[in-house]
Amino acid sequence: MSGDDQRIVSVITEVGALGRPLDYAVPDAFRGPLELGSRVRIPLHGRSVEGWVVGPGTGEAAPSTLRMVSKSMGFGPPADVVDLCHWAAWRWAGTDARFLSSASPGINVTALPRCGSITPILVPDSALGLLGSTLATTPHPVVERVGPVTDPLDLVLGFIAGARAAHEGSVVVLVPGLGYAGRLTRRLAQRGVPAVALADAWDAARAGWPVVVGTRTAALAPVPDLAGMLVLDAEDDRFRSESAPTWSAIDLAIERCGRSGRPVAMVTGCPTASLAVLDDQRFVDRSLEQDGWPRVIIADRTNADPRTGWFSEEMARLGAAALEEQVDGVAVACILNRTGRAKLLACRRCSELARCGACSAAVALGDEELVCPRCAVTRPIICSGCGATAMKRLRPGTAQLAEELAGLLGVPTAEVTAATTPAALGGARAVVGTEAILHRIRRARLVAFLDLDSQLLSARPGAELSTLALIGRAGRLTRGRGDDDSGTVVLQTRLVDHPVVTAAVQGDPSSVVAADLDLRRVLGLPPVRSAAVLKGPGAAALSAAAMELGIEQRPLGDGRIALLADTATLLADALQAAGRPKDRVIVAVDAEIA
DNA sequence: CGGACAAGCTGA
DNA sequence: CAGCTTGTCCGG
Repeated sequence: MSGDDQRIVSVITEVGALGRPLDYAVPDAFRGPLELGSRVRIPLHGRSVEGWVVGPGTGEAAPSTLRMVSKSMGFGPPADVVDLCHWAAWRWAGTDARFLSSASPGINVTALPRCGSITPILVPDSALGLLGSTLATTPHPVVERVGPVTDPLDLVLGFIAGARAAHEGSVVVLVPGLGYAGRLTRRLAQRGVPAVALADAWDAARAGWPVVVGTRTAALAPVPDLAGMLVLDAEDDRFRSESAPTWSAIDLAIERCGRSGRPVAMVTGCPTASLAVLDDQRFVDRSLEQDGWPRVIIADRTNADPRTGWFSEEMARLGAAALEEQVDGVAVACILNRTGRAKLLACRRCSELARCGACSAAVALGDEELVCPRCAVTRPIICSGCGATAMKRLRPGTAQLAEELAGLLGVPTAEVTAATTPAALGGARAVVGTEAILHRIRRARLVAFLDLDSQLLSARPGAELSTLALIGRAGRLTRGRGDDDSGTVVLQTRLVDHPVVTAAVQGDPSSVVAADLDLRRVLGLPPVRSAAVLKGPGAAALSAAAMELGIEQRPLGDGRIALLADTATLLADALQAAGRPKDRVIVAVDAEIA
């Protein structure tokens, strides 16, 4: 023991429930980095746990009880990210430890590599390149619409060049999936831009690599000096953590860049409501956007008898053409969503779909009336098209779908599920499955939504908008090798004039986005108001405590309770002040109230 | 969170 | 009353 002159540090432990930092002494023989964010192993209550140095000791510990840091676990997040983690813990009612853990490497990093030499990056001389550099010099968060099929590489290069011209630091690019991160990293390298993918290059990012590409957690990328952040496919729900704390990488990126005064831009083919409230999308180039939407063909099913099968004549014709145009691999992909399927009602006489007069969702058949599951408005059982009073249920018969398609096209056909591996597809030329297809298959000449209506008319708020985003994403599969060589997206629907169908055909999501936001405004739903969903045995206790602090509550089904406030700040402050009840409770901030 | 310890329950 | 389960406390 060295006596009074030994260093004392304040350490946040991985034990989240502890909720406060503890003081530890640093042994003289300590080897390893010792700065804000450094990872250490410490004794706690007879255990050995991981922790992060978050500052000098507070002096609260009596010297007699003070314990020693047992060893170094190497580098941790830089100081500003430690602060950001503290903010995130407040914003999403989580613990600092959870976020610090996400911001830390999977293995101990004891030495940092030297960054590669950096040649100046030029803005590509294209509309997208210039747009990217404009985004990089916009001083506040900006949401930019480009078509969902548009290749964003030039935009990314323009952003990197623009951001680094203003400030020589690291540019962080967020993408939804690991595969995308890997592909983008390779393509940037081919263009002479030194980029690393965060998942396996934490040390390079910590050393200040010029460009870091990563998924959700890259919002916490350990770059010591940030030049700007760019989010691609910002509408993707993978940017939000689905388990508590339900943090959003986009909100985190905005907060981080706001703190350091760096540019942050979200690029999307089809903005979500929360992206739409952020910004007025001032740079939208309509012709650029329109070119980035797939070719969409409507197969009108208004007068189709559901018993004659799932495929329109149009589908059969287009499917055959697609098989000729693309001679290898999967050429035809058919999407039929089984999960969350709405039960559709249609008029027996004129086949008009029964929909809510107030919000246009598909209505359900009540005892004596039609009931809207979304806004609870009821109306008598009368067809709004012809006045008839008899309704039929449209029953999807899905069992024989793959066989039906195989018979129709005369080629090997497979069913794709979430568990399907590329190898399991064998020599299939056509596939059927849920929207998981869009993540499993890389290329298909034709993508068909067999039953768009059940998706469009779902009672879930945001159903229309997410369906439109899905159509755009489907278009990516149809993009060929050349720009002119584009395949087709087919929409089988009875709602040929539906705003989503029109938006997809015209390549303009504006009106659908506006309608979604309007509905949320009327219903007082996020992002117009801020919400948290509580569940678990302690939900009632926490809700009661929050109500004392002026937070509105709304009981949901099966013991869940929604808390509502006008702003995220009010909600986060109240949740923090209310503390955690004795019983277990899961808090999902910003979750959809469905 | 999870170890320590106390209080409660059970069966011979 | 040993041996086990369940509950509550607390960490520097």
